[in-house]
Amino acid sequence: MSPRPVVTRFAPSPTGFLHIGGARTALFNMLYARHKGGTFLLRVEDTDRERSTEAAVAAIFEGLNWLGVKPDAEPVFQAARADRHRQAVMTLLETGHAYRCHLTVEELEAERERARAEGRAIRSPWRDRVHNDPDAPHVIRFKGPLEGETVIDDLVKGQIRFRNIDLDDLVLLRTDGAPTYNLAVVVDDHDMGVTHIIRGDDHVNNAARQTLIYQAFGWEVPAMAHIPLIHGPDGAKLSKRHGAQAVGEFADMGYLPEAMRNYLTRLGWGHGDSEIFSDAEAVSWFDVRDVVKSPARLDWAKLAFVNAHYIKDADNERLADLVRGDIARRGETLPDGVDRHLATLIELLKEGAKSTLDIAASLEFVIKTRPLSLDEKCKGLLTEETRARLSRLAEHLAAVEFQREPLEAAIRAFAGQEGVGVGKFGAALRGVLSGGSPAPDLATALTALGRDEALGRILDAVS
RNA sequence: GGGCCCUUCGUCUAUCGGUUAGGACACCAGAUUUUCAUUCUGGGAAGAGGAGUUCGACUCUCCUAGGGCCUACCA
Repeated sequence: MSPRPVVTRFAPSPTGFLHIGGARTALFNMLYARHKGGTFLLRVEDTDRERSTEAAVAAIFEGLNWLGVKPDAEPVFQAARADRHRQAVMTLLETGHAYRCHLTVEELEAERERARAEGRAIRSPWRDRVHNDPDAPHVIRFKGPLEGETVIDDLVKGQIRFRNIDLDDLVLLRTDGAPTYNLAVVVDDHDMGVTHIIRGDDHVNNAARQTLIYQAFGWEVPAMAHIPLIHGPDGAKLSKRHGAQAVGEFADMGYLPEAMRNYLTRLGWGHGDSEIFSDAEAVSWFDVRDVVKSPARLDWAKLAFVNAHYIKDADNERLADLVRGDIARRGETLPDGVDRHLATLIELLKEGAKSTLDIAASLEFVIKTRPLSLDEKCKGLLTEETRARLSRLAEHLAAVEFQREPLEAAIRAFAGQEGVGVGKFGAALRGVLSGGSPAPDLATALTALGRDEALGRILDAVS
């Protein structure tokens, strides 16, 4: 085994947002590097100038940053290294590991169809031919071996074998002289000293061809680990209709980054019975070798459960800021009175919340202004008898400290005093306090409202 | 068409030839509770199918079925 310090990298192509599967790949790369005391790098694969956009680069950086996946060095932009790539191809040409292919688009298409019909890999007739005009338009293709086989010792899949005859002569340099992905990855990974390539399952086939390129250069082939993709709840490829694909969408849905990290790490990887674990634990336990071979499905219910756990632990001021953001995104603002002691309210309301959006929703009954309009169900609860009882309750409560415990006790004491169970007026109390919106238990609701507002709401309804 | 990969409860997973196949989420039931929620207790739930290797297979091999990825001058 190589004694070199571990270097991993995440290499997204900036053609869109940061996909949740990509985010997990990035996370695994970082965890593995940290676990081994190595280095985690980021490289933007923007060799496709047509499809790469600056907006996508920004979205990816933002997504990674939000998730807390931070590279140990400045990101490398692949397109900036095109000269180096071209130079590398020239050496391949000189050593006979590449050739100039003058096939036209039409000829290539015909050749491709023929190959497919015969059930074999496509090969260019220019493999062993030289054009009399070397300046005629052409691409440069890799000249792979026609015999033998290439074996990948994949860290998660195990040994994978390919017959070289099945591997086609991929394009290294396009007609316009631009390097292609398969060439650029190899050169860059080598130049960056990458020791472990951890990437999506969809690259296994490339692994064989890239191995051949490494060998043509005479370079050491890095260890590889191909991790399965994340599918939607129904097992199909994750798409729009499953709710979300981009990490930014998860952020907007009120998920906490630490919850996301925990959930994503646990998806396709496990450490015994551990379900909830810290970043430090993840780093000390994680090894790509323990990643599961089969694709995993995104389970919203479990994500919600994990998120609820982290919300319970989260700092209230921080949650308050997130909730403000959620509300602002809806184009709404919090009343000053509520905003001022938001963190205190959140401590009262975050129990059971599965996302910060839930917290925002639970704020609804607090935000309402007097006099509340009660829904039909609440109105129905207000009989003559109950009104009278509630107004006696208001008096009773006037002298009580507005904190959960004393209020809880006071309500019970009042019930005893009235000679009835709390059930006799509890629902009605809730009704006049919330108007029908979801609200927490009575003592908590009362505390959240504060003495003046709470008493005011009761009096409004009974007078 | 060709190449490669995958297959344990509904879902995420444990098991590294010998287990009553374990845990978590979800679900169901009961308890608590002023509703919902929370909390607590209990419950149902799995080795795709078929051969083989072996004293013994979820675990190893092969076949079948199902699913996925690749098959670009995209990455």
